[in-house]
Amino acid sequence: MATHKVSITDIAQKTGLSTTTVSRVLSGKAEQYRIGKKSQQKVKEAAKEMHYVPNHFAANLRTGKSNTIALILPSLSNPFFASIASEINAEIRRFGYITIISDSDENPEIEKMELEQLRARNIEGLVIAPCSDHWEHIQELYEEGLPVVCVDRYFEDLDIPYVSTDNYEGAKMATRHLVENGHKAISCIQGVRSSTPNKLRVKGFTETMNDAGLHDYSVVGDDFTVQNGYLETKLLLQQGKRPTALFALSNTIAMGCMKALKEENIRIPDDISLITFDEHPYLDYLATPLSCVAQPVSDISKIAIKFLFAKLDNGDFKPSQVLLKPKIQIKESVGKMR
Amino acid sequence: MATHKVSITDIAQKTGLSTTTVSRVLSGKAEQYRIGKKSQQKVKEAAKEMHYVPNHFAANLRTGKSNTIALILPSLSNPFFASIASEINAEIRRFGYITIISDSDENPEIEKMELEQLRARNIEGLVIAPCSDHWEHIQELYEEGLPVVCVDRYFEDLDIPYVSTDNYEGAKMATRHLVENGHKAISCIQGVRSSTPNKLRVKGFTETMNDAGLHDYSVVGDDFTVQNGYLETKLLLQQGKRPTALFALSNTIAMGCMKALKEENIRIPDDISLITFDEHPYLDYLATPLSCVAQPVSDISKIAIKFLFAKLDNGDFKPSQVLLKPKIQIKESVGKMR
DNA sequence: TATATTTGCGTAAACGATTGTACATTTGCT
DNA sequence: AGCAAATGTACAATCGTTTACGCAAATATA
Repeated sequence: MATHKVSITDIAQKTGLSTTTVSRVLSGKAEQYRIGKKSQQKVKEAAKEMHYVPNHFAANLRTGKSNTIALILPSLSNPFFASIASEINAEIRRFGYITIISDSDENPEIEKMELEQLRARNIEGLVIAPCSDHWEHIQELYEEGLPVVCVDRYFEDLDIPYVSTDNYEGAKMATRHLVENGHKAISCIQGVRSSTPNKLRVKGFTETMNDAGLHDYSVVGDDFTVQNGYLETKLLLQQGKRPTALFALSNTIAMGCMKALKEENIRIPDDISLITFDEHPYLDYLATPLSCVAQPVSDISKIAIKFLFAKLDNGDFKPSQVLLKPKIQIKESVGKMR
Repeated sequence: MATHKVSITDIAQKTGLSTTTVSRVLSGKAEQYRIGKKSQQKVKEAAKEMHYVPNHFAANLRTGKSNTIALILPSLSNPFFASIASEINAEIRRFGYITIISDSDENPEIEKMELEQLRARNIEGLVIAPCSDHWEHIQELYEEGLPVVCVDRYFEDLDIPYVSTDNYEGAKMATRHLVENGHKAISCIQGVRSSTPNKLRVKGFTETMNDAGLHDYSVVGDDFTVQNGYLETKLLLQQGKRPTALFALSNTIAMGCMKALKEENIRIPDDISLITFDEHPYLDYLATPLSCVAQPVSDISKIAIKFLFAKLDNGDFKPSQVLLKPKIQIKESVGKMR
């Protein structure tokens, strides 16, 4: 920088006041410390005139407050997480805080390293969708007193607060919908197996099938990616006895399914039915608009941030663990079997 | 935090060395200052044992280095910018820097405020897609010596380096494609009028039309949103003489077009043709796969970050202003007129 | 007028790391 | 042995804020 950065010392000199007074005026504590109107005026004018910009580092060093929240997601290129990021980023900003967004790339090692880096930045809170069932490094921070909220993915057996969808119920809704339409042979293509949402979705699926007396089902796959959806669908299609319906556990997986189906010239829902988790605007414009289990992304984000700041305001506040009801959106991708 | 944060002072005490030595070991300058092997060992062990986490604020206050880059985009909920954010975030992290992502919501006032906030955080660089033609606040930072790179949107008449698509050429490609397919009455639905990409796209469109001797065209709209696409299409459809093709200047606009067309039961490409700017995986799975002008998002991001860090490494480095060639992807949304 | 209270502001010590300078000790060389 | 060079480490100032404490002047009260 060519220009010397102006500090409160400069302002103090220019106004003939002390840095204390300047600091108090500029941080809005003028009334509290009974700084005279004239002095306030002088300080504010000088600050504007000299184009003063506070140095957060100095302030934060002194106060220990960073005004920073960390957000760690497994994959920003997944539209579901992208919209979570967008919502949470906006929500946090309303509190005057900023967000540091990290992408763990579904890799617990990266997640751990990111966390370590973030710790050095004195983050005041953490919103995370843990990418695996490794919880130790997160639990550690939580126990140190850092406000932590899990979104989407979480740990069932830990104390850490979370906000997510009722995945079990969502999966049941979707499966019931398929069953009610006469489907008896259904394949469920799952994502990361160790993640709680995935487990619960699979549980909802299998239980509903079993309860309906249907046992001709399968659960395949292991990743929330387009590729996984594509490969597993390809494999399913090569089987002797094809399923009549697919249940994709994420919209990325569903996209992979569609790609495979298209390649094989299999029509939805005429030849096979498809239902997916996650909503997205584009689902409506697809060749066959996809029925889906819509997660309340906006609500999840808002509640998570509300929890976070409630805890920040009052250390004793104990955010809870909440599951929001999903909505099933019935479109045209599920056909009736006779 | 319940646990006292350990500082290098604590390590110094524990090891019986000075903070100087500890600092030098921990910041990898041990060799440079000839710290003995044994001391290095002791410090490193103590650090691990005491679970030392460096305080970036303190370091940054002293050095002035924040290891932080700011990224300001007009709208994170636009898939195009979401993918830019994802790419850039990842790219920056490779350099050991972190990214602060801001959403200006297409509002120059917000953009200005964000910038002011970021300045207080001592950002070392700025990547921005300016949301309007107000350039003063950005130019100011640039002139102060802050490395700045514009992506996607930029200012043609300023020195500030940028990386974007050759929007003019892209628009010509798309328009030519329509013209070659016999379309004579074409409407172009544009986004934010003051933005350079929009201007150049409109220019490419109108010039190509004029060059082809076609004058039955219109340019409507004023926002890169689904709603704008929807409303303008609705209006266009109510006209006496409908266009035979639509050129949407972003994928959000295209989605709005599709919504309106669907409502009116107008088929693509049978009744009307549609081509759009911006690629997205889902475009392939739409009822009619959408032809589009694909922007090299990944290259744009990578080059921008390369520029940024080249400039950071060497203040004299002068990043240039580059336009990358778009690719037209012809799918099924443009029909042939007889 | 003398004392108590309020008003208005300043002194100086932190916060935790980095770093220019300087000094002691050891080693190497003649 | 005597001196230079190499080796290993420490002191103390500094970055820009915040804040506990304290004091003077102005005003109110008796």
